[in-house]
Amino acid sequence: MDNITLKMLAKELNLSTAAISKALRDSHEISTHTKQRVQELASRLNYIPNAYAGSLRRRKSKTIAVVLPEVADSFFSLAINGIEAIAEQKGYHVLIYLTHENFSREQAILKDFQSGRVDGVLMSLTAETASYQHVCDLHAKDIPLVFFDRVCEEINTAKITTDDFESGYKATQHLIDCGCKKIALLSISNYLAISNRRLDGYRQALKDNNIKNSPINIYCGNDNAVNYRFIQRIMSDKERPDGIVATVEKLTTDVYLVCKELQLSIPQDLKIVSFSNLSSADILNPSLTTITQPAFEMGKAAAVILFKALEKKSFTLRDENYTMPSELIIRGSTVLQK
Amino acid sequence: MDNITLKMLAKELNLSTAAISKALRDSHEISTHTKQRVQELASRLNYIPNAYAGSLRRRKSKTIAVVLPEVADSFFSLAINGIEAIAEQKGYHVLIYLTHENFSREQAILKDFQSGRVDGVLMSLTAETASYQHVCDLHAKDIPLVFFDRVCEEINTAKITTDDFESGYKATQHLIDCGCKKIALLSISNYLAISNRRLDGYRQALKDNNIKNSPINIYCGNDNAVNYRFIQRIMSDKERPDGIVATVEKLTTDVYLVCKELQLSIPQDLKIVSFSNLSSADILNPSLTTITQPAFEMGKAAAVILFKALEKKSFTLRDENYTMPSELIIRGSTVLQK
DNA sequence: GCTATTTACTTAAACGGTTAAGTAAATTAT
DNA sequence: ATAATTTACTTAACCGTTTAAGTAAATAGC
Repeated sequence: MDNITLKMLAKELNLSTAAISKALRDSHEISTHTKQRVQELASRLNYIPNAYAGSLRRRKSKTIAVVLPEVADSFFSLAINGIEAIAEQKGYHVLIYLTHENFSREQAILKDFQSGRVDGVLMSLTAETASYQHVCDLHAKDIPLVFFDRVCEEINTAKITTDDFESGYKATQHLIDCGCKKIALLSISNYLAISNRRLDGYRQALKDNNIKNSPINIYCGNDNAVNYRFIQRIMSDKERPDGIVATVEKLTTDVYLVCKELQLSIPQDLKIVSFSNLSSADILNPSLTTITQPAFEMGKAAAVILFKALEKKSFTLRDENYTMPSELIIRGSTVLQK
Repeated sequence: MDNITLKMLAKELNLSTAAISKALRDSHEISTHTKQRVQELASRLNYIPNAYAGSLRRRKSKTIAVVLPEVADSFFSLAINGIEAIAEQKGYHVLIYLTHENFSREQAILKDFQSGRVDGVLMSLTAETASYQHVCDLHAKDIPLVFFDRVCEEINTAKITTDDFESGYKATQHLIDCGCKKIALLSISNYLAISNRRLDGYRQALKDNNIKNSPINIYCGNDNAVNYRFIQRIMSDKERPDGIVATVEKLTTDVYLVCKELQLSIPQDLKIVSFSNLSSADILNPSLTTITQPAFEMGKAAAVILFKALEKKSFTLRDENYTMPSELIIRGSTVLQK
């Protein structure tokens, strides 16, 4: 079945395509009577304008992209919800692109955006991302770009983060307060600004408490099986940590499983705090102490700023940092529950 | 900075835009020497073709859509990975659209697809979806459509599911084998075919074991707070179930939390089996017995079929059902662990 | 009653590619 | 040596909209 086009409506009503187009956009140049006829026919034939034709002509697509490492992380899935809540109000489409923590995918996706496919971009970098030419290239094309969480500090644009230094500090201090002497920080990136901020906070807390020789900044990769063996090795060592700050949700599962396997009990033998928004934190064995970020609100905030840029004719996204607080929620993985 | 267009390249090299276009697509009509000049200039100026112009002319976008209820469910996030693995091989873009279990969003999204925005669609229905006109409309436009998991039986196209009847049966039989006498099934939809298949399997198992008066098919909605109170009420009743089959991952968290609150112990007071792909099933308190679907493979299978349709000139997606087996993984929520 | 303005359109040129059809020059065939 | 074919392009139409510019008729202004 062939699609209905403006031209077909025009022929049917003996009008020009211009008249139809204007009638459908409720232009004052068209008489009320004609508008009615056009709208009636359009809805009767279920006319749906071709998305590409319109976007090509207007050089705007009413579409934004969200570029994320993955979706199997509660932070990102909540952030998406925040973004979509705003986009829906604004009548924009939201396209979700996943990098799977893969730098070359991120490059390819951003390059594609230079084709004008989307009007604006919200993104969180890959853990691998250590160079920024692809981001610069996109930014140079004047496509509004807002970072959230895994921001790119090198680009002058708006960025939404949480208080990562403070969170790293808070998590570490909490473990120290619980009696930990040897605290490890599990990270998935040596490049990401937020990882480094969390690491800085962790280091500062150790320093302020005069703790030395802690096995600092243990780096995990993107392969779960490898991470598991790695954590296994760390926890098998007789110099094993008695506290862990997991900067990423998914590492926590591995830690729990390793402890189960090695018959180490949490929180007696090991205490752990994880950056996480998992609703199941409460029902883990034991329940998980978390640093919980305001994921939904961060998504919303990022979207709001992006739309400010999109709706202004002379847009300028300045180099702004918005920091939102995250929360330490103490549960059974650091404090023995009744 | 203005974008580079074919026209600009043409002017620069004193060729027609047609020549440039053909050179870039490596046409035999263009001399090797000219091709080289064109390609050299194009890559030097970082020429990126306008996505809308090409798609408009070719009436193909090399883009497929994945329409999902949500992404905060391990089944869907894994299925996406399977889909993207195939799409990447084929050089297609994947756009993810979320319905948030909202029927009118689903309608709006499918309607939009009639604009030719995507070449094909993979989808899982909303829990609310009880009428199918919007799906018929899309299907009538000859846009290839493949369902996975939450399929629409009323539409003649390819469908990928798991053995939902058998899974419902298996889960129920397992609870019966563990001694349950009063088994509830928690569902989020009275409309979805897969919900009904699971329910049928559950009923059959009860029947085969001569169990009557089980509180059949308890319906939960999309609001977590409401679900929580609802489950709370059920579990507070003195006629409360001693076994639960949760047909959806997210309901499990509520059940665990309610039991914690009411000081009911799992599996002594209540045994529960949940449809879930959560990697954290193992570290819950207690670990969770699951029916686990081959989510990644289902995504792959759905994508493979869709691409068969997309790549054939005279495509026909027949009314086919592909059923893949899911697996019962017995853990601590039904059997007391050592 | 004649000019100025408004109304309600139409025409045609974009947007940035792709492609069918045409063509001049070079090559091959006979 | 001439016709047939191949090579390497160009021209122009087209995809389906939007929109600037043009226009004829109706209305308003004085």
